[in-house]
Amino acid sequence: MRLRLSTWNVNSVRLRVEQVARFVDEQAPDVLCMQEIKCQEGEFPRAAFEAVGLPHIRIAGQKGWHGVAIASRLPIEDVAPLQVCREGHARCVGAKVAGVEIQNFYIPAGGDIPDREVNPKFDHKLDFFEKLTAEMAGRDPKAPLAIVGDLNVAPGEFDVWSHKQMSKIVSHTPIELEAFARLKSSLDFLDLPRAAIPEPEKLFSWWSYRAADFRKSNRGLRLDHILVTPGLRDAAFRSGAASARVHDDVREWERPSDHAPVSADFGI
Amino acid sequence: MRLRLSTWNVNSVRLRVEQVARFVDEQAPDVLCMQEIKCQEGEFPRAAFEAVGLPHIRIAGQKGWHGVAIASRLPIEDVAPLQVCREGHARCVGAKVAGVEIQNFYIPAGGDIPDREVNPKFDHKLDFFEKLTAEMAGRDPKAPLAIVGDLNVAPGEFDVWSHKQMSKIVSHTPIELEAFARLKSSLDFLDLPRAAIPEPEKLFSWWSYRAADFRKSNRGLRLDHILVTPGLRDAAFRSGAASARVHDDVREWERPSDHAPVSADFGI
DNA sequence: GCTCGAGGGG
DNA sequence: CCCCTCGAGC
Repeated sequence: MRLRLSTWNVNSVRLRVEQVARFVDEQAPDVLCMQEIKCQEGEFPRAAFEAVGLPHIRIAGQKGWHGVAIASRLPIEDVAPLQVCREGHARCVGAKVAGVEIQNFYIPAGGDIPDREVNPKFDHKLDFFEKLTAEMAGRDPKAPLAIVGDLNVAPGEFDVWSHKQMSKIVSHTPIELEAFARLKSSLDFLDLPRAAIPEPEKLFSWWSYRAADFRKSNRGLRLDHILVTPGLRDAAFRSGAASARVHDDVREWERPSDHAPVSADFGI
Repeated sequence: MRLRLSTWNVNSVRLRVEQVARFVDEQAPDVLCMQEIKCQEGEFPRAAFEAVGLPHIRIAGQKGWHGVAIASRLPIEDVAPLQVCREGHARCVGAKVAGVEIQNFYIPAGGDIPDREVNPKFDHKLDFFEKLTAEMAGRDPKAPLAIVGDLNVAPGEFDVWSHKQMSKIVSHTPIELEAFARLKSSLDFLDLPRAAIPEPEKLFSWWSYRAADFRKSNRGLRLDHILVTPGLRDAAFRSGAASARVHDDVREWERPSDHAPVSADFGI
């Protein structure tokens, strides 16, 4: 059986219900992880997800900002909540589906100045990576676990439109790349979209709203990720190669999120 | 030839372009006077009006608030601008079409407390009526002139859902009714919608957004008016009776203004 | 309720 | 450029 896992920073789930329904109709994810739902749990449009066949839902919401959710075709088992957000924001929600633990994150963007000492948002971002890395380091790599979401780091030189220009910009500074790499090493995580679309091909999942024509300028970043433990390697490579992609056409829809969904398939 | 003159407080012309286009398609006004366009002159969606056959436009706009405009199928001649708004708001625009002078107003709502001494908005509203009445008093009643717009007064007891309850509420207090009556007397103006739909029939042009179902509660007010001088009486009664109406169905459209358009026909 | 402005965040 | 929070105004 195929399990399709998708992650999407929807930038307000209430404003994007139609686009989410269309994406689920067209791509049939079995589990959809969302970030920046920007609502409280009670404001989440549950009926729209039930209507589209994803009735099992876990939500970590707050008023107006951040917020993450997981909607699933299959029943969800609870998992122990992680304590990785120093500021108490709704940036993390977990679920276990078909024996696979899924941890869904919206990691802080980190502000403009890439200096922990002067920019508390940047400090919070690195602290989030450190807490998460420490949490993962105590786990069994053979347990099937996926870390997904908007991690707000473009980890490789082909994950940004210009490695040189972006190296000074928050999301692609050396210190963030190291933080991402340490997280990845903690459990020997596998980067599934990159396994499916290897470097040096450029791969982006986010394009700024500010560009008039995002296709033309194509100044994108790969901020949205699906990382899996060695315990999921066989399931991810069931058909010989990894099956994962960025749904960049979604970025062209009416009133889009600035992020495109990212998906990976597992044989379970 | 029939000249149809319509007035509509659109509550943001940029947000309401589709509804305006639909109204013009369905009702074919020759002159459409709008209030609360809520934009500057350069932000006015001219192309939409050209597309729908009203290419001749006069605009008095300001940033974000108030703002009035006249769009016409026939060419417009300029008229001398009136100085009736003490605060310098964009609340008045004039035009001459087919020999008829049209003065289009968005008179101040007047705040909550019906007392000039303590409420400067109420004072401004009465001052606006006084200045306008004085201006009209110096004119020739036989010159064809129409005063239209959101005058923010429901002038008669059948122009409100409850005369008793509304008599303490700004828009229907005795002092406002007197101000309206003095304006009407200044040139012996004729109230065309009332001539077409006589008292005691209730006639409203505005229903609050706050009512869940405006038809059911029907707590409306007649705030939008078409007043004409004796010089236009024959044209307005060309077919024997006055032809004027409130397009209350428009209040039921998707994302409506809280005001319905009001129209009157002239034989010219 | 609905639409603005201003301010924060991305 | 887009989306949130507030608060004002009607």
